[in-house]
Order: sequence, then C-alpha cells, then structure tokens
Amino acid sequence: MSEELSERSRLILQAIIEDYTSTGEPVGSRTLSRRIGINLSPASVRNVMADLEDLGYLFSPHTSAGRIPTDKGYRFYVASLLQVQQLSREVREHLQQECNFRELDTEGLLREAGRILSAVSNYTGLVMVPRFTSTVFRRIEFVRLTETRVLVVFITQTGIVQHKLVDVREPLTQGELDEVTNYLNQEFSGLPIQEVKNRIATEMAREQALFDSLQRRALLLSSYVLQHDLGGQVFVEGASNIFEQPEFADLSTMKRLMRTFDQKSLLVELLDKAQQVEGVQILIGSADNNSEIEGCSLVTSCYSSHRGTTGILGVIGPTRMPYAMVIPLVDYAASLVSDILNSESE
Amino acid sequence: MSEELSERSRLILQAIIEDYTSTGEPVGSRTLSRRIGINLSPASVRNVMADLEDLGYLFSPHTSAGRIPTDKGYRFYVASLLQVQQLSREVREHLQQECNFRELDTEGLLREAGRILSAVSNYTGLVMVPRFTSTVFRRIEFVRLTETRVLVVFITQTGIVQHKLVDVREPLTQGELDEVTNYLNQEFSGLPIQEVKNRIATEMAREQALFDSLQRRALLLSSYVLQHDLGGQVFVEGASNIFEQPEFADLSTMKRLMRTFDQKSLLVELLDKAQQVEGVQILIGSADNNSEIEGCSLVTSCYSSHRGTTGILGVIGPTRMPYAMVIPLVDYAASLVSDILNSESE
DNA sequence: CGTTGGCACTCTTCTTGGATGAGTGCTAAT
DNA sequence: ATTAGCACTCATCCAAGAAGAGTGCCAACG
Repeated sequence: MSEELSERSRLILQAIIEDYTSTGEPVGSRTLSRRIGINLSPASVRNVMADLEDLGYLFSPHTSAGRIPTDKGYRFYVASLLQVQQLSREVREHLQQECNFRELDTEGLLREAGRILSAVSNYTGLVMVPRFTSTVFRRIEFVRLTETRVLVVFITQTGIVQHKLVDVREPLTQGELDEVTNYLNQEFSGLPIQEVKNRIATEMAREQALFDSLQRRALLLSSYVLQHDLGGQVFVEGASNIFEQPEFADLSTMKRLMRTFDQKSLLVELLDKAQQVEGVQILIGSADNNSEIEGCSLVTSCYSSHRGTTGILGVIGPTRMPYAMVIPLVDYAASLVSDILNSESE
Repeated sequence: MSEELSERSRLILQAIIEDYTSTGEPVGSRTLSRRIGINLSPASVRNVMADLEDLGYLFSPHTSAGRIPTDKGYRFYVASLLQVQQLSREVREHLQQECNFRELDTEGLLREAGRILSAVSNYTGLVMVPRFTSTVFRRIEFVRLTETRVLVVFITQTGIVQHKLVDVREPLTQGELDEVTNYLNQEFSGLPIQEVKNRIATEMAREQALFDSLQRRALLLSSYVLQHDLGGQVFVEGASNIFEQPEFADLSTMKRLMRTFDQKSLLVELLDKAQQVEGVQILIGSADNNSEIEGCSLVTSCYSSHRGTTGILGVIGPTRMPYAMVIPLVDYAASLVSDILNSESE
C-alpha cells in the first residue's frame, strides 16, 4: 500500500488530529473547512477524509459522526507531522520552581520526578528505578538478623539503596559478616555490577581449593545475592489524574487500567522494552497484543548517569494526548534527572 | 435521646444490615417479614423501621425504596449486634498457603501482607511501616556520595531499611565516616530509637568541650538525622479491587477515592489515629469531617514485635462490608505479621 | 478534471409520556 | 398490639418522535 500521502491529505490529517486532541470530539468536515489554513469546502474535505479512512488513518464511530484518528493515524502524525515545541517558558519555570530536589535521596528524587511529570502533564507519571545490572557497585552491607537470616543492603554509585533477605546455610556471626563486608567493599567498590559478577566468578574458580575460607563464603554469598536482578521497581504517580480524561469515563476501562497500575508487571515489561531505545520513545495504543493499555499511549525517555546507570521515566495517558507538549516535557525531565544524578554521585 | 433499643428493634436492625450487606439493595418490609426468625407482618416491620429511621439508624433514598443503614446504624451494629465469626477454615488455609513469606525481607513481608489482605477481602489493603520512633536501632551506615552529601542508611532490629540524604557543612572522607559508623553502631545498637536520641543529647552536652572532635561530629550528624521521623510510609495494595463494589460505580466517588489513595497523607493521618488503640479498630464512614472517605470504612489492627516496634495494617472498603468476616481476617493478619517479625529478628 | 453546492439518508441524542412495580404511611379492623 | 387494605409516591423502563450533526453521492460549475 502506498504510504505516500499528498500534501493536502497530510494537512487534513494533521488538522483532524490537532482538533480532536483539543476537543475530544469526533471532527466533522464543516469544522475542518472553517479552520484557517484549509481553504476547501466541506465536500472536498469529505473526499480526503474518505481516502484517509480507507488507508486506515481515521475511522468514524458511526455514520453520522465525524472522524477520529486511529492508532495508525497517530503514529504517522508523531513520526511525520508533529512539530515538537520548545517547552513553554512558564512550564519550564514551573518545573524549576517545583524541583526542590536537593533534600531528596535518589529514590525520593525519582518519585518526585514522577510526581511532577504527572502534575504538569495531568496524566500519570511512571518512573522505573535503574535495573540493578546497569549500575555501579558502591557498597554492600551484611546485617545478621537471626542465625541463618542475613539482610543484605546494596548501595549503588548513584545512591540507590536496595535490600534483600538471604537464608544462609551455615550460621555466621556479625563479626564474620563484617569481615565479608570489608572484603567486598574494598575489592569491588566503584566497579559496574556486571564487572563485579565476572570477578566473583573468576575468584571463585581460583579459590576452589580454599574450601571453607571466609573469603570463599563471602564470594558465595554475594554471587547468590547478585544473581537476582533487584531492579525493575516502578513508581506510578498520579494514577488518579487519568480519571479526568473523558475517554476513560467508562467504568470497565478504568478498571482495566487501574488493575494494570496495581500489578505493575506489564508496565515493567513495556518500560523495559522502551529502555532499549535512546531518546524519547513513543508507544501508541496496544501496539502488540496488550489490550490492557488499549487507548493509551506511553511517552518515555531514559535517564542516565555518566557511570552507565540508566533508568527510564515517562508519562502514560490517553492516546489523544498533546504530544507536542508532552514529548519535550518528558525529555526535559529525563535530562534533569540525569543531571542531578551526575552531580550527586562522586 | 434514649439509646435503648427494644429487642425487636435490634433484631430488625440486624436483619436489615445483614440483608443489605449481602445484596447492596435497599431492604423493604416485605423482604424482612419473610425472613426466617422474624414472624411479623410487613406492616409491623414498617412501624419498627419508621422508629429506627427517626432514631437515625436507617434512611431511605426515596419514598418508595426500602431502607439502608446509616453510618450510625453500622456503628451500633458493629458495637452491639455483630457476632464475629471464627475465620473459616478455608480462608485460614488459603492464607497459610499464600504466605511464602520466608523469602521476603521485612518491607516485602509488609507489602505482601497488604496484597493478601486485599486479595482475600476483595477490598483494598493498607499497611503502614512502623513509625521510626517506635523501632529499635540496629545499625547505621554512612556513605559519602559527594564532598558534602552523605547517604545515611538505617536498619532497625526488625530488618526495616530506611535511608536519607544529608548535606554536611564540612566535607568528610569516607574513612572518617566509617569511624563514625563504627562508633555509633557499637554505642547504640540494640537500643530503642527514643533511647538513642536521649543518649545522644546527653553525650553532646558532655562533649561540649571537644569542639571539633570526630565524635562530636558523629553525634551532630546522627542527631540531625534522627530528628526527622522517617516512618509513615503507607503501602496501598489492590486499589483496583474497590472498582468491583457497586456503591463506587459512580465516577466522581471513584475519583475522590483514588485521589485519596494517591496522596496518602489522609491515610497516614487516619492510620496514625487508629494506631493509638490496641486490637481491631473500626472506623465507619467519615466520622469526623473527612468527606474524602465518605461511604468507606476502615478496619485496622496493630502489628508489633516484642521489641516494641509497632505498625498498623488493615483494609479499606465500602461501609457495606461483611464485618463478621473482615474483622477476624485483619486480626489474624496482624498477628501473623507480628509473629514473623518476632521470629525474624534476633 | 478537480471542486463545490445540494440533497437524501443515517444514526445518535434528547425529550416526552405512559406503564409498571416496589414500597411506604395511614387507617380501620381484628 | 398486630395486621390487612388502600391510596400515594417515586424510580425505572420502554417506545415514539423531534432535533441535529455529519455523511455519501450526484450533478453542475469553472
């Protein structure tokens, strides 16, 4: 199928999308022909619209309603028609002002970023904590809770704290654990987790002989701990904002969405996928078979520190979304978070 | 006003509430008179109902509908009429089975408890992490992120990890921080936070002379950190469950509720208040002027370890709730969590 | 040949009015 | 004290009609 759209078709598609974006109502031919920049009679507009409908960019909910863009229409719009604006001065200032990040630890910073994204966009903010494997090891700490249960606390270079409980076979004293702690911190601090894993593997191979040495137990313990990726934590901020959207007024849609927010696993999956790509990533509608987020779009961007740590943040809202405003917002938020992460660590 | 209800009135009020709880529909006189245990004609029932309405225990949404219990009606029911059942064997077993808590750290345990409460009750689970001031100090750790920014990590006796970023005036090396860490851990480990605060205060008074000693700086730093209560974190699990309730089908109600869940501050306030009381606490309707949770009830119970740490967990759902089932559920969950906390630490 | 005015047609939405039924409150009889 | 009977109220349901928006198509126009 020829994806070549005439100049006129493009103009009209764009006009429809922008109109629909601001009103939420199906757009009719009369409305469009009155629009400045389009000097065509309603009848001509109708012809073009019929073509666009045939091509799958538009559809009409019923015979006597106007047209609504399809997901495909939106994708084309975002890819080819949309002109991303600069972030308006007022939003920018609003952000600067809202951001009293200074007092927050990294987790708080990420949460706050989500909160602000949601407040400014009026949609729901999503932030995923960096996958553990993409981070740099700063410090590890073992705290003995009971004879066989040890609490392991990690701290990454960027100040993210994560923890986990481990069952150890043989009892360890806190003193022994402290030795382990010291050993690991001296040995591995400042290395990327991936690197740490590698070193542990080689060390363990080498230390095969020292069957029960403390060092060996330290390595065992930490390799066990590191093998599970701790990341993938997602903060969902401002879920209730979505209620304001008329397209979600319907109860069953709401239910579906909230359930998705509750479970988070689908979000993690989507964000993980989006994280593969650099720059602002836009996922429109249920691209694959995720009927759970039908009618929704996801605008995301990765944030990262210069040490390689990367996470992702963004906004989820109805597909009918002012992308020209949301895209630079998400972009800006990501760079803001990146900057702060960089300035905070080291 | 005489709060003496005749035996008959009590019987009828109870029948109305139980009927309404299971159907969600206003209860009429005919329905009631057919109910076993009530051998009265509809007309007699109507007389009693009219009295109960005058007393404020019932109301009718309109002339030709049946009666619905008011908040006052529910409160009376819960206080005087309700017979709490034992937790049914199947629910009990279901719980036992769901609880693979062993692998979870304390935070995970609390979250999981909320998730289970929500899954079993079909309402929304709430869990508040113990207020920091009610916990026992286990360990503290200082990690230098930049020259003046230090990440402080606390671990309580029950394995709760909390952290916070601190701006220090004068730069400290990691080595110095380690000394501080050691000093504090040796000195204070195992003491209740309140006790730690007191000791720090007296120590500081004593060390007035040693103006710039490391010890003094350690004390300063930790007193600064301890002065803010870190607790009050609330986990809301299964928010979407509430959507299933017919009484919340209305959009604006949903919006209000979700907003409350989003913000959490009101929840913290309510839970804090409920935490004053021992045992299962039931808050019905907007007792005070919290119109945000109009139509909702909160069933909570404190959990605690024998070291004094206490937090609170419970369920929030519509006032029309099978209290006879929810109350023992919450009670049981609280005792389960308490037991695990006790067995895990020390 | 592209563009446009005209017109019949479709389909939603809103309103109206009547029928139905559940439930009440009151009164008089038991 | 209890109950049967009855008039009354009010929400809900359904059908029919009017209004309005927008389309698709055709014929005319430049």
